[in-house]
Amino acid sequence: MSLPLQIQKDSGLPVYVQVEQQLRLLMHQGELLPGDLLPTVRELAVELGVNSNTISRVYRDLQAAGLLVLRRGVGTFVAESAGVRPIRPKDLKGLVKKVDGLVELAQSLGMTSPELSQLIETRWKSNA
Amino acid sequence: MSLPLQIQKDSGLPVYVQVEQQLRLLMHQGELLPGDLLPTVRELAVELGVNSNTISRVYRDLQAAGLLVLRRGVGTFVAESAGVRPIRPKDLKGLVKKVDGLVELAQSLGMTSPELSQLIETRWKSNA
Amino acid sequence: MSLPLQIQKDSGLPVYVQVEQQLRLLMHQGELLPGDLLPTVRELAVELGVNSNTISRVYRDLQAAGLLVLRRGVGTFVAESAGVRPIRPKDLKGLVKKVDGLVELAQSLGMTSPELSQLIETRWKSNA
Amino acid sequence: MSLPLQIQKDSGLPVYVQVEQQLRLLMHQGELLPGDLLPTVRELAVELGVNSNTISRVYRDLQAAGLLVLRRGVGTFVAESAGVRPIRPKDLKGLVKKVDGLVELAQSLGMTSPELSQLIETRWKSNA
DNA sequence: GTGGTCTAGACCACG
DNA sequence: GTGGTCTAGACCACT
Repeated sequence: MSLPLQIQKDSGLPVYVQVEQQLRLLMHQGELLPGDLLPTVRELAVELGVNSNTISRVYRDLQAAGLLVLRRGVGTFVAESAGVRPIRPKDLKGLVKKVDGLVELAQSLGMTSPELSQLIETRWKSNA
Repeated sequence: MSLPLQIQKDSGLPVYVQVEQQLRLLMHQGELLPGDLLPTVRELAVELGVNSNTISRVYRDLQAAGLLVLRRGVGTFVAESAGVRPIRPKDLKGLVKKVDGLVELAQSLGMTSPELSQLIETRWKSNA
Repeated sequence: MSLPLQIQKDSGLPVYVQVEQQLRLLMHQGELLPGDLLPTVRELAVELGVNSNTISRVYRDLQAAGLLVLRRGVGTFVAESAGVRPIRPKDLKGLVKKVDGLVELAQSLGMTSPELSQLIETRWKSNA
Repeated sequence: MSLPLQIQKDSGLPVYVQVEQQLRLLMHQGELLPGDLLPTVRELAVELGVNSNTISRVYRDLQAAGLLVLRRGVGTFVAESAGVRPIRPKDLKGLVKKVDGLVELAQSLGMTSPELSQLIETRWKSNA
């Protein structure tokens, strides 16, 4: 199985954090549903060009968080009881559209991607 | 002088990267203008609860990038020739408004802030 | 691996600058070639009797300059695309010979080494 | 009085060290002779765009080394007993010629000035 | 009192 | 075991 994951090896953010976040996001988006089978540690490691230990840590962390279930000899699955509220496809579509608009605007203003993330981080806090 | 900087010590992102990004953003936003005097290394270190070496590194990196000028015995200034294209106040306002809207939507959908950043990162790449 | 590096702790020139210059020179001389593995941070630190942070800074600076590639968990390498024009062995030989002649002459005239460097610095500028 | 001094504020070498070396060199070259009057601290400081304290330190150091004599209210002079063996004009001429040749060669090989100094430093030691 | 260098040593991400 | 970050603190160059 193949997952739409992207990592940036030089962003400063640890690889395992990036992968964890993206998996959480995929569950949230409903692209990973309870019971779904994930790629093996080795498969994913090869696909991302990353050491297996790194992916092991991701799966271990997410199991500890109750989001994944590791069945030895079988595979890794999204937990049935994963406490992730899935976003409805329609909402997701609206969200992505909004994101795309924002990204376009930011790019036209000459911002860099970490700068935009930084701005979001800041506004997130003040809206919380 | 005091700057609106926030750091998260446990976000995985190195502190010095966070501060660098935020300073770049402030320059971009026109809140730090060429010639402006920044807080002293020690002041900012105390304010952020961080070691002064860490701030030293930030200032040094940004000097190497041509954004700051460090004058020993005097202080640290925004470079006159800082190659940062300032965002016009009007554009900035629009940007922030859009960000706030997005943040609100994401929060209402139960997303976390790193998840949203992750989504933006992904869409940024596909739009580039 | 061992590199022919010498530092003077009391020359006024920061140690990290001395090491950086010497590494650049070695690359220039073709004694360090693209792909070559450098000593580990700790090895070189011990060899030079210097703190490992100091060597870390050297490697980091040279990576920022595009001359080295640092791979965490693996080691430090001369960048494949290091923009150093290597001096041909023949030219290098001639250069060293000329240097030796000059050094001998300067010594016979009772000059000190920093004085000679100073003179060179001065003439360099007027020839530029 | 004006002296042919050049300093590089960003070379890493402390300004006072650079000035001291150049003054020693000038004495060595016979351009500063025993009894000669030097510029006042302030004059030299202004000329070099440097703080007066820096020049004060230079004069103080060189007095301690027996090379200068400071007469309060009168001025600063090259010591009569300065233990500097002057280089004969003819030798000096040959030296400078050699230096110029070397500088030209190094420049044609794409070297930087600190690299050449570094090379000289290295060869100096092995010839010593 | 400003920035700059350096140390000794702890802890982390990664292979 | 590799490089990376960060700390606490000493000492230095310079205004």
